Amino acid sequence: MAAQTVEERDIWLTEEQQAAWRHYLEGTARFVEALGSVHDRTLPLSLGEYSLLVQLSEAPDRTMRMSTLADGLVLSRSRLTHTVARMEARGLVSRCAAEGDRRGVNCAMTEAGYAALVAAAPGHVSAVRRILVEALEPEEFEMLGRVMAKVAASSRAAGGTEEGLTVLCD
Amino acid sequence: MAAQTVEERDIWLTEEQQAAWRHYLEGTARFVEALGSVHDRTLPLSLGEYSLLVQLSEAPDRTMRMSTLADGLVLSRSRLTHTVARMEARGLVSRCAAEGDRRGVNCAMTEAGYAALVAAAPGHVSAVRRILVEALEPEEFEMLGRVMAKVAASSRAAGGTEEGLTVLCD
DNA sequence: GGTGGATAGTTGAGGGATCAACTACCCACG
DNA sequence: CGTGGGTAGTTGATCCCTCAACTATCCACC
Repeated sequence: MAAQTVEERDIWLTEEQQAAWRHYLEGTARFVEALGSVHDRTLPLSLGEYSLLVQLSEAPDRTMRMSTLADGLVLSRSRLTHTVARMEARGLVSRCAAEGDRRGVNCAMTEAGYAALVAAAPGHVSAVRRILVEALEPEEFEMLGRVMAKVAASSRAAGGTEEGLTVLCD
Repeated sequence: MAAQTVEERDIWLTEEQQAAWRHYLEGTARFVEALGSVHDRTLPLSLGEYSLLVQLSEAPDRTMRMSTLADGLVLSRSRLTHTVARMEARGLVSRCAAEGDRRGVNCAMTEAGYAALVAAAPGHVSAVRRILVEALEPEEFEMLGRVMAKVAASSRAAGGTEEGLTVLCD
């Protein structure tokens, strides 16, 4: 508990860091669990479908390229294809060829999709409010946003530099 | 963008809250994505298996009741049963009847499980360090821990009170 | 103008997650 | 006792995700 060698200080986390890390893990896990369960039990859209439609709703013509959507939602292309296929079967979105790039596909929100989004929004937002926003002091929540933006940036960088790091080991 | 009615102020989030919320979502998504990818590409254990073994490693006799494990990892009982079955087949853990409660099952880490944990730990910790800890100022990281502990508590409460809330609507 | 390497998106097979049903057991209360 | 409601854990059908392979297109360069 007390003394650590130099190596250990560099490799492991301190007690305080460990504790913070555990709280982070538990917090994120329990939060998505709670929010997802609100969606599954009371709303017409899963959390994933809801997020997808939110993105679309903010795009011009409520339409986006598949790959832009995948990046924004942090989904693999393959997963997005499957998800959109299911949502298309339910009439929530529709796909059509993109103009200007014949490889591209546009995903557009349908009227039914918009209606589902409108139906789900109040329940979704009120759950986010109840479970996340109101559990924290305003400054805490604001800080959480700023800190997680840094984490997002750092994670993005980590994804891109992986091979670069192994190169450094040569 | 400017004026909101009283109702809207109560139902929706402000611009600043929205931004913080989006950053939170993106940050958590990109982080698990980045950390999971380190496990999948370079370590002998997936992130989920690793977390399970970490929990076991800290318990007396490296043994825990299935339900305790499920609660600690925020997994459904069913999911834990399936996961442990797969890990048992790989020789990482073993199950045996719990004494004192004949319904209970104990899950214990094997030597091979411990070895796998030891092998995975340095890569895991260094990824957490690189992507999360060192991306933030020490105070920021410490604050993140404290804030997420509150979120965990609030989410736990939300999970338990769901039916209670509908009762309030009668 | 055609070749090579990147990018956009899809597909299907296999593995993992979810949900509802089920067995087995505990325990409080009559 | 014994009955009833709760808890512990498992099962299997179904659905969803992942991964690797594939087609089709774009574009830079010679």
